[in-house]
Amino acid sequence: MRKGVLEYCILLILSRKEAYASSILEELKAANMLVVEGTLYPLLIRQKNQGLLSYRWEESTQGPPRKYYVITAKGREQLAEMDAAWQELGNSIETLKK
Amino acid sequence: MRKGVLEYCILLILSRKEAYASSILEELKAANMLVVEGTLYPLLIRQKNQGLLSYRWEESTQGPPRKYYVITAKGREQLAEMDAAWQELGNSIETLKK
DNA sequence: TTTACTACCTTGTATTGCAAAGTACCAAAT
DNA sequence: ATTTGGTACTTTGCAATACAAGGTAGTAAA
Repeated sequence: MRKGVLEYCILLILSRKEAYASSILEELKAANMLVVEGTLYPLLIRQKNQGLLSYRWEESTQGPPRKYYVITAKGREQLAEMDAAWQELGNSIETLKK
Repeated sequence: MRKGVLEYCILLILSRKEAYASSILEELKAANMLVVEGTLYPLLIRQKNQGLLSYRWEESTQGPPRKYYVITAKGREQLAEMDAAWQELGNSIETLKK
């Protein structure tokens, strides 16, 4: 039914600009979503394995290198589907409220 | 984060009127949510064990007796919390879209 | 008495989310 | 030089959720 709101959020974030895990965590936090590392990292790996994301390493001026994730064409397709699914879920809830 | 949209839907449905599992499935279907028995029955039992629901048996004119579920005061409290959580989730998604 | 329909329940499996602990790079302070 | 602190990525083990599939049982019509 609800195939992962978090997946949806990750694709949303990466559809605007590439990002690395820690920065994604900050964005989620800023949007008031509490997610922790142990949730996010496996999820990113799953989405990469599904071909929705790719990544590249980039040196950081401060600390270890960062793994920047980038959304793929397939990822954008999935995002479009999830947009629709999210919309429908909202409609369903509205229906039940009446 | 998203502590069960389905739980939320069940409470929504039962907040309007009591119902038995099969009728709940029909309501969900009418609202375009695909849920199956194997999902719903354990969920109702869980919610009952949490004190969110109670039930009573009622004879049916056609077929076996039905287990009518009724939302409890505690269930209504939880529903109010979930209403708020649902609202917030929507806000979070909106934030991420900007 | 078999078939059909309705309704409830259980088992096993895959997925998801999290807590917790671990690895490793870098730079500043000791 | 070595320790400390900060950043970042990863893994392991556990609990909860959703589903497919199969099972139990009451009622009534063929």
